[in-house]
Amino acid sequence: MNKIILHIDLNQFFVRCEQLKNPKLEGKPVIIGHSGRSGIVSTCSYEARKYGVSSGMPTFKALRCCPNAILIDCDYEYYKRKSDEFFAFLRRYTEKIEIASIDECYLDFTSILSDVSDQYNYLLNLQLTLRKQTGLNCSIGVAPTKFLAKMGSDLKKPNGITFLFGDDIQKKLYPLPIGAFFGIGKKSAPRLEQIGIKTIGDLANAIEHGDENTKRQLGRLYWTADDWIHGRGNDELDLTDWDPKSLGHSTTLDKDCSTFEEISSALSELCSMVSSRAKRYKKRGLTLSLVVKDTGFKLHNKTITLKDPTNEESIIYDEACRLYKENYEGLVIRLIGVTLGKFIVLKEEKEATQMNLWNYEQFEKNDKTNKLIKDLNSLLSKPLIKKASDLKGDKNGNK
DNA sequence: TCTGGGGTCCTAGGACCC
DNA sequence: TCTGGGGTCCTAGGACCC
Repeated sequence: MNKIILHIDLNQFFVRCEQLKNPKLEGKPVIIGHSGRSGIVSTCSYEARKYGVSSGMPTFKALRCCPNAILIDCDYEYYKRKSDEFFAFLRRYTEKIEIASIDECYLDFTSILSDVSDQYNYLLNLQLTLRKQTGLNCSIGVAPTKFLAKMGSDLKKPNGITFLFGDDIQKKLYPLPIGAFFGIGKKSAPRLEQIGIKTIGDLANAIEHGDENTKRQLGRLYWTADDWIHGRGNDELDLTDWDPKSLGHSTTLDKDCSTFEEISSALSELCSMVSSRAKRYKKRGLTLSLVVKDTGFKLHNKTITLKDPTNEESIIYDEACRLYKENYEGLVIRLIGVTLGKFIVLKEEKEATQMNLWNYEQFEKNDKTNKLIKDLNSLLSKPLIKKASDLKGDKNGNK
């Protein structure tokens, strides 16, 4: 029997969060972005999109397109809290939920919807209740697989509900441009268009009737897309907590740099962030990568395999310095990044439970405060306060 | 005023072993 | 005494997504 998989996507999530903080923003062109030397648009309201503003666009350019737009800096802490509310709301329906990102997830609604006669109305009610209780709007895709559910939620925004079963696929998916296919981006789309595949229907046709040459040109798509299009893709949700395969940080430098002296403090900061996050996740990496972006925006990456898996800041920093000096000293770069990968889970750490991201934020603050307290106590040679959590209640407000 | 930062997955080529 | 070939691991680079 086919499963009933939902993909739920929050509409203009960051913008919506800002509107909830400040209702006067509703109906106005709003841009959520990074300020600074290399600010880009993270997301924007539909009103701003009308002026040609889009995600990824440099902020200054976006403001040129839409001078009246209201520019707001990202407030991730608040967005994370609203995101937690969203997932908590959905967990009241089912625990079969795979979180895909801060504002989207997959749910297995097979047992919930199988016996429901008016599924559309049921989901409409879910949307309205979500809106009433959290203020958030969402689009829902309903299909037998994750791929189709994801495609479905994208079809009608905002507040859409789209079913993709049987004939729906041909009717609703085939006319879409090939770039709308999840996984085909701005590099692959033009390549496919060049060989006559302009729509998803063209792709389905090419897979079914294409000759050897087409087959070769499609590569991996030939073997995977057929199943995806015809509802035979993956319908198994990953219910486990996120288990990172790599952890890294990167930053665009204040100015272009070409010497170790210029980048050393940024590098040190990045290594410290990578180390503390790896420790929080109880991960020790066996590989360390140093990535730089040159002034032509080309990325270069050097990876080394360490002698022993580590998450120690001093080792990460030493190795990162070595990688920099041996490979990039003299090259003019605008961005530098450090990533720890190939995690080895140590036996004694296997059982450790993971905190959710919101707790990490608290942990990080406490971490800094604990250090201050430690320094203070050592100055006073007599402990006054033991740890940060003693200063105030936990996140539930309990003392 | 010229383009973020966090990830995952895939591919291709080289090294190395048998 | 003229370059096989399968398997695996490592690294670099790229595509894609949010």
